[in-house]
Amino acid sequence: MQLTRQSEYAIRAVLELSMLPEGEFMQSRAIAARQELPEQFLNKTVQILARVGLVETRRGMQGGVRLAVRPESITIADVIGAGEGKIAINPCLSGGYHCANRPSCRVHGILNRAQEALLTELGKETFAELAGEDEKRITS
Amino acid sequence: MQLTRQSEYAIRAVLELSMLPEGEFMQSRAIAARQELPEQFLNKTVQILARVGLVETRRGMQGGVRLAVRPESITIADVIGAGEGKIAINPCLSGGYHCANRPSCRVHGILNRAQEALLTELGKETFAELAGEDEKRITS
DNA sequence: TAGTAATAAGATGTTATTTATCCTGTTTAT
DNA sequence: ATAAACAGGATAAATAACATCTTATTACTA
Repeated sequence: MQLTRQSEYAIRAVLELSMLPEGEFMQSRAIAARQELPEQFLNKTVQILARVGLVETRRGMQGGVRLAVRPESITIADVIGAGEGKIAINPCLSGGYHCANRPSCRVHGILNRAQEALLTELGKETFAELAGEDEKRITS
Repeated sequence: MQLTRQSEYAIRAVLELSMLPEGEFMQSRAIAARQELPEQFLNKTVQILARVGLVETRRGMQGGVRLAVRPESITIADVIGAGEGKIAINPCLSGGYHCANRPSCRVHGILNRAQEALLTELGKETFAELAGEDEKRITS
């Protein structure tokens, strides 16, 4: 019933990137240093974030990582979802699950509602807010 | 970000026990059969539930397991807490965690609120309700 | 009181996941 | 060219999850 370290690293990386001026790159080494994360492992995490399109990377000198999406439209739920796939707090909330309490398992119902509540909270604040950037930008 | 199987087994066992007439024992073998759970592993789960005082066990013939607490006062949150200890969806919500974003980490705050929301939902319905026992009993 | 039925508890084993690290490759600015 | 930076595969250690086996202990029953 815990997030993986990787999810937390991803959250912290996105938080760090959200504090950058728009469009600017930050090296993953710098992220690792600022957030005190294992560098190589963070690289893997960044790759995952890149694959789902939350960040962009640039190789070579002057390379690094930056958000591919405005921080105003990223939530913690998004970042966790990127790493762990669709969140399901119990197997019975995923597909193809066989339950002895069919057809109407009330446990299933309450777990489902609990999960919804969790996801709702995790989706409430954007990284723009989390990063403390209150100044408005012109939205395209 | 998932409950352990054991937590689910515990929930299902308590659910089964909640459907019994008050005070009656049910053998863990029978619980395992009804809920399609691995019997020996369920025994371990029952022991845990017994240690935290949610169920009582009786050995020997005519032995078995029964609730030690009225189903009206047990929630899924209680059962999960029995098996996994105090729920913390991220290490930073437990004690002794070092965070690079001190002193005021907003991620911490939102995770905390999400966890609260989760626990609130998990604590909303009692096993009396989950078991579908709507008839009122005289509460002592 | 012998026998059987049931849980308790410790030991052990297996598998999967998590959490990394290492090495080589590829890209890119200078 | 060269050095800097990410990409990605291989590997491995640590941990947790999941499960079973065996022996003990308890308690009813005949």
